[in-house]
Amino acid sequence: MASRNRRPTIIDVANRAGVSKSTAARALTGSSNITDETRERVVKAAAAVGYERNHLAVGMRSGRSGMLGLVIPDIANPFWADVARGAQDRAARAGASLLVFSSDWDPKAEATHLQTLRRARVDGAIVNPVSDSFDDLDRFGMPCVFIGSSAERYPDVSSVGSDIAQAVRLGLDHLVSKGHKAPALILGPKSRLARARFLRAVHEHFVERDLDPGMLAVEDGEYTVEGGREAMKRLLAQPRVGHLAVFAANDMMALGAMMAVRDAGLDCPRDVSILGFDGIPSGEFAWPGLTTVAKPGRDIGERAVEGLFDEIEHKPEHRRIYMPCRLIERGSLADLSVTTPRRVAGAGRN
Amino acid sequence: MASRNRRPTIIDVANRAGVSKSTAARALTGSSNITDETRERVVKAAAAVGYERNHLAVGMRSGRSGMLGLVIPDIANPFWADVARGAQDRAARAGASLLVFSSDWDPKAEATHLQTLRRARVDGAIVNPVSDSFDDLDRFGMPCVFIGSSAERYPDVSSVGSDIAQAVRLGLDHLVSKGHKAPALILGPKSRLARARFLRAVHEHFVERDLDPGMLAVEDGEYTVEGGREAMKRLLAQPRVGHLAVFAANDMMALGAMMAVRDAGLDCPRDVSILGFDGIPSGEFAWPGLTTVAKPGRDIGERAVEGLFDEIEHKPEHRRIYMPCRLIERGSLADLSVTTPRRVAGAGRN
DNA sequence: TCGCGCCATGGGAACGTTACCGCAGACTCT
DNA sequence: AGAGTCTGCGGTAACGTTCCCATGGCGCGA
Repeated sequence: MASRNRRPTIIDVANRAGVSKSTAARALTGSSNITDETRERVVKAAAAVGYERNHLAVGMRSGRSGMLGLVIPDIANPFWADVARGAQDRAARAGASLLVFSSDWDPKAEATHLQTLRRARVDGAIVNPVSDSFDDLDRFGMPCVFIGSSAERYPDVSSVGSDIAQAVRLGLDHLVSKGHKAPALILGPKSRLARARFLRAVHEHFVERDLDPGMLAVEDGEYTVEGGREAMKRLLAQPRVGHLAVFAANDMMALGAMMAVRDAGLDCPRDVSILGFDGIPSGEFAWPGLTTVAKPGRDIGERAVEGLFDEIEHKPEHRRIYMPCRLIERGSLADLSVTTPRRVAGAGRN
Repeated sequence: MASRNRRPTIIDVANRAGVSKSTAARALTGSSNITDETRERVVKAAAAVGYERNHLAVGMRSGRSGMLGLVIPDIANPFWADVARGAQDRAARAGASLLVFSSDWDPKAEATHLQTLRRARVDGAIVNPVSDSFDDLDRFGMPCVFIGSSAERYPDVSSVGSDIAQAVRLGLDHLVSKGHKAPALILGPKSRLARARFLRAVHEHFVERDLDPGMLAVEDGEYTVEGGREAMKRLLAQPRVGHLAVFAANDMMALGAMMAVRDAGLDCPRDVSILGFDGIPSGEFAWPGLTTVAKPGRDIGERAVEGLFDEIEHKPEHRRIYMPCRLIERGSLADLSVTTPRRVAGAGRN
């Protein structure tokens, strides 16, 4: 008899069904070599005692915990929340659970979280790497998939990210089509590889158009609203002629830049055009709506989980996947291709 | 010798240190009755083989998995992400991990996630309940803490939420101080208990001011941008005199309402004032900045985890905690207390 | 009719950890 | 000096599950 406060085990089920625990296990795992009648009896017994399989025990026995880890900079950042959402959905669809951790761009926190994940015996982990020093990468101790372009630092690890080259091209082409020439750039910290990738893509685009990349105005900042605001302030302090266009490497920074423009008593998009990068929902509510190159965060999360499953099953795919981005046109870009820059009406969705 | 591809166990450590696994365990758990010299030898051996305690095994043995569950409507919703962030931080500080699930306000998904959590043998769960039918609450099968006002349906379960009465009072008082009389209300679906709580608080405030609650204009909608937009559209379609003030039960709805105002060719706050409820960052970037009553999402997450720990340790606290909210004044409210409603400049932070 | 093989079932081990118990050696107190 | 106590350590069981192997019964073919 299962006591009142103990969770029923498979032995309780077996006893109630009058079979051995082996048979009960066979019935419950749906394996073969068992009479339909016996199986049904066991299943009924299981339901009667409220049996629920103990995944800890299963994990111990099988070496698979059925859990995955996700380490991102900040779950409260909408873009990363979107990634987490995609990962969680995809994992759940495969019967797995997700352990989520926020590293806050802190290598130490990242290391701690990874250790926790190893100890929890997750089957694998998805990481947006902050740390530069995964030198002892075999010590990683579990199948891994990286998210983001910093992943390029580690050629032996599968990764999923957005196609930054395509995204930058998309953004710059759009800028050109609106009559803008060379946008100023607001980029992330120099330490981040994503910054280099972004800059390289811009350079390539410039070269293709026979422009001198040297003329690029670039400001750096943290990947935050405040970082963007400060960077924009510095940009506005520089002497300039005519309309200023800015391509920010991140929507949060773009929104910060927008605030800096307002702070300076200027108008976006009349005086300054701002193009973002991420596609977070906040951009839609800003005024003017933030025109941006949207990364498919949710898809990235889903693909990362799929890649992780491949990794766990030792399918030697070992791929880098670059997801295409798409342009979301809202109101933060002036149209200089017509004679009079007109205020774009309505911050329409999408 | 530990084979190349197997994770080292405590036995590998014991062998290398030349002690029994009991002694190794004693050394590693920091328990007493062990020589400093032996302990040091074991610790060194553990480091040498790269030993990491298997929490699955620990969980099996101890009955504590060291994991907590969190079931919220949507991790991609900034408010809930904030709650998750707080919960995750607090759990990590106690050495626990968090399993996060999004229910999408779907009772069936909620039930599935709860089952998954039980099977994973989490030590307890934090839930924002969607479902009405936890009639078999003892079948819940694990310590639980509820988040949000729907929790009031279940008097036997501890809960953490925001103090809606105080929040509504705060919002209405602020509205009054700005010269607004009776705001129209944009509320969530009738099925949600939070709606009733909100409405009751407004009624009380009206009665205190000798106003007739019957004069309240109320529109319902889903807790989404679209829901708010539609509700506002209906509100604007009604005949009215003078300035319209709206109190939305949720920031997303408030932002949707703001869009509807723009869609109608009106200006916020000149023609319409909007007050939100949640305190999501997006409200800061909107133009005008959304004045809102902010819930302490992060704190709620932290407190929920603390309450859950109490629950797990059978400290019979069994409390309802209502966290105070605070007003974030930005630019979405016209000031009718001065003669000319002036456009509020600068959507300052905080 | 006998033997072989298959199939349903039961018994036991193993996954990695910790708690309990027992033992041996050393130290203390009379 | 002998007895009792304490302390450090080793052996073993147990958590709940699944897998492998053994066993017995039954059916089928010769």
